[in-house]
Amino acid sequence: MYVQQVENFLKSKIGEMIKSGALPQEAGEIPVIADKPKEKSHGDYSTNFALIAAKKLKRKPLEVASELISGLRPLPDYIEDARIEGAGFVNFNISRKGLFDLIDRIIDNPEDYGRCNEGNEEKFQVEFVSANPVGPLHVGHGRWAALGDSLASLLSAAGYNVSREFYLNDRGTQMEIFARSIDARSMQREDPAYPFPEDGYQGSYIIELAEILRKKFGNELGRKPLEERLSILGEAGYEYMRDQIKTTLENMGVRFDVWKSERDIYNDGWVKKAVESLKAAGVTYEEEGALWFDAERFGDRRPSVLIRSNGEPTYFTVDIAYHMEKFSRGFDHVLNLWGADHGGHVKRLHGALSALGIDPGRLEVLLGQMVNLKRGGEPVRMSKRSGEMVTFSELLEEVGKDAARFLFLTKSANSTLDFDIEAAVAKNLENPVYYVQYAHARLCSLFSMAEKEGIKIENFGGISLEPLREPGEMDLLRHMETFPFVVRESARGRAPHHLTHYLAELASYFHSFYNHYRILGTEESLRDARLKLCRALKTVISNCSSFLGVNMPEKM
RNA sequence: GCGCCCAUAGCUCAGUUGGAUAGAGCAGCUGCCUUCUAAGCAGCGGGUCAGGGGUUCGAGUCCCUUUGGGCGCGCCA
Repeated sequence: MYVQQVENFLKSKIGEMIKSGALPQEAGEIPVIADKPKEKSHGDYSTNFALIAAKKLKRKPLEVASELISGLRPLPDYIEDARIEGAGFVNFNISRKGLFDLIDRIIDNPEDYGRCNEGNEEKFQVEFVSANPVGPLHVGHGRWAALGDSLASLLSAAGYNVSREFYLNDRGTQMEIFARSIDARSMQREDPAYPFPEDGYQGSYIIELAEILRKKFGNELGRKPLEERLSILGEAGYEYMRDQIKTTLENMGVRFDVWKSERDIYNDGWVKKAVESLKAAGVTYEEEGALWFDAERFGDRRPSVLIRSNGEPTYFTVDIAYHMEKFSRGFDHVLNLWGADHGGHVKRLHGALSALGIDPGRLEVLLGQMVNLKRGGEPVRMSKRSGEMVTFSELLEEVGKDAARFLFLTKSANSTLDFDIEAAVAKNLENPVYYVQYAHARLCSLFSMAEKEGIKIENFGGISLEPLREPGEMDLLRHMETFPFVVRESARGRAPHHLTHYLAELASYFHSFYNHYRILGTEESLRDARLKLCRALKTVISNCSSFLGVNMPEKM
């Protein structure tokens, strides 16, 4: 909570020192950062300003540091002391008063704790999952769902105005293959020799879907001409898959603000507009009857086809059109979460955007690496060819939403993730979810026990925290203080996995505190102070887990 | 062959974007329940940060390179 204050304090004091001549003009170019040292003895916050300044000004770091310290005084009341340590770091501790004020602020405005307005209400779109509606979600989609949703919550907590979007590829080649696959399975019911398309979708879900649709439309459908069958089955199959995807995501606790249809991009003329604009920008050429985008001019390794020789635009072209349309909606910033298998498309899309005069820096693409499913350490075989794989919906059912979300978010997005189903359902410490949830359940039970004993605190504001003197209490408090820092850094780094690690640490400080000190049954002022601390802690756990989309049970 | 990602304790992973003595959990060993949830706590051991070079006050983090693994390199999406 004090990150921003400490940083602003340093900036303004250093500014004054430059104005008064205590520091030379060049010092103004040095970034002023309040860091969180990993080593506890180095204080709650630290700045390396003197080290960087010394280099730039060709002076001794310790001298600059001591001048900095005298320039900083008098210190605000939330800072305990400022001292020089190591090669020239200036370290600070937050004072008791600072920490106690923090608790009061958490209790007064619980839902605000952790939030900041770094985003300045800028319009920010997060597009994620966007799975093709021609089959069930796979486990990787589950990971993007957890990541995207949590990232969106995090960015919203950091002060961005966030919109969650799912893009539906509801036209084009794969929809046709999808329709032909269902039709073939349907026809095979009466004629087992009916040919299945070579590039058709092999999964058994197609057979089930054919069965469902056959019931819906009756056997006479099979006697209609192929074109009509394809149109009916394709459309109904699409709606069925789309709804199933929606349901699975809802079971995961993920809701989208916008489901954008590719058909609309097409019908609203964006594809035409994209092609014409690229042509006008002079970045296209024709060859062998196709229209190409000269992606090499934008650092990509090869050109890309925009319009095939059969007159149809490629997926790439529609994607360009979609992104033109996105920016036309006024988003300042767009973040796409793509699977690593799409990594090769980033450069050319950025290239196309800059050709269209849209700053490619406004489109950020986060590549999520793949998920390896395991069961008891053994890899779960997943064959894409046969289409027989564990779907995300099945996984969700087996391990539950909270464990799935938490575990998907324990690792950084650009590492492949091993997801062990056995460990995920284990009710032991191999499973960090339970460790954290247990802390929350203990807190809840503590308050209900207090109530049973007739201790009911209506007004936490009136309770003094002065009786808190134990190191375990201070450690817990200090860790609660770092939460807004973690939120800010996770939002900046697009790295929600910091939150799961933070929660586990916070739970650890609590379990330790809980084992060391009694709360109920101690002298009244101490008891109430500890209850107040616990109340604030519960808020921090709730806020953090809500950014992860993980529920905290009251009882376990 | 080229591009992106990864390699940290026996295992699964962090490491706050270049900071201070590299951290957790699991697994192993030892203690702690007549009192608020033992799904917990306290303690012990465990490392050439894949190898090599470089940049600088300072590198697990940045650059080059080698090795090993994942993903991608269609007028498919």
